[in-house]
Amino acid sequence: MKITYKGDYALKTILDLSFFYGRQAVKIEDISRRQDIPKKFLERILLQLKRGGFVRSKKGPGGGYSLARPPAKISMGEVIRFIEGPIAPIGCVSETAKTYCDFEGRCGLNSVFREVRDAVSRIVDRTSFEDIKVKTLGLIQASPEPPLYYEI
Amino acid sequence: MKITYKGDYALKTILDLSFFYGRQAVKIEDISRRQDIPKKFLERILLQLKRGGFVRSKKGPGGGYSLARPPAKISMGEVIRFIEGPIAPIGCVSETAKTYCDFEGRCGLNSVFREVRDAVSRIVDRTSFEDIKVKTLGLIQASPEPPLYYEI
DNA sequence: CAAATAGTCTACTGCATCGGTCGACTTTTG
DNA sequence: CAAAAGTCGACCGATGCAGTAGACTATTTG
Repeated sequence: MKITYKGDYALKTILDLSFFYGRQAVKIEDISRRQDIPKKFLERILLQLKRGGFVRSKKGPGGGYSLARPPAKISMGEVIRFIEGPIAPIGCVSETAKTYCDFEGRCGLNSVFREVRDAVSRIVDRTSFEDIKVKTLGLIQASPEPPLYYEI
Repeated sequence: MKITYKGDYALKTILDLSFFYGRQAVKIEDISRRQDIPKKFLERILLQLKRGGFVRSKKGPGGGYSLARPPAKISMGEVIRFIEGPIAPIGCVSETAKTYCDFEGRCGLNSVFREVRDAVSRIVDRTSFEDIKVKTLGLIQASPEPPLYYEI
């Protein structure tokens, strides 16, 4: 499970929006600045996240993006699968996109890959953005660096 | 940790050689046939594995490749890192190739990525090719398919 | 209604990696 | 010497990654 820039940006974006859930729409530019994501690239990612049902948008003054669901109802795994594809390290052990394998049933590597997939799924599917938000809040309080979310 | 064809082939190759460790050199062509790997591609992979100290080679009639160490002393993680690079899903949490991150210490995503890296490492670093060989042998005995290693 | 604000959409680009292949060369054995 | 086997450098087409440019549409406010 390699996370590309796009995936990383998508996760940071959902996290950013988590801090504003139920309060206000957030402008692309604000996310771009806070999370250090190229604005044009972020546009495309947000469009994709919108089609995936993760976020909603509103045009015009006072508009912007907001989460379509509460942060507690969005898991990291969901977002990763949506942006990056299957979590399995190799097609033959994927749950969501199984591919054919000639060595099925007589390849000892297979079961190790399955263990890996299960271990990773267990972590990312059980971690919600509410969890990540709480974690981040804790870190910000302990950190000497200026916090990202001072407007909250 | 996505496994590419090259990585998959490399693992299958080391596994194949594990079955012949201490007994005989194996020709590229035999590995290619048994593991269904394009011969020319396999050549390059074996060269790389040789430079990495995983295998030895012998030219001329009766030559071929053999493991440089007993299967019990080669872990899956070692081979994966050598062929595919770091196991961490993202650079900022890599042990072997840490990259700089602006959000260090105030990003809750980070710790989840670290969990993932640890979980994956734990599995692949503790699995040796002796383990995989034993697993495979068990599967072959239970399988109705013709075994790959009939010459053993 | 007009201006400003903010998201939407299509298309393009440069670069790297992946998954190979070709053909010539070297070493070893009998 | 001939056959068997590994070695090596160059090349290739397809795909994906990380963006960028620029025109367009919808909404709000005065």
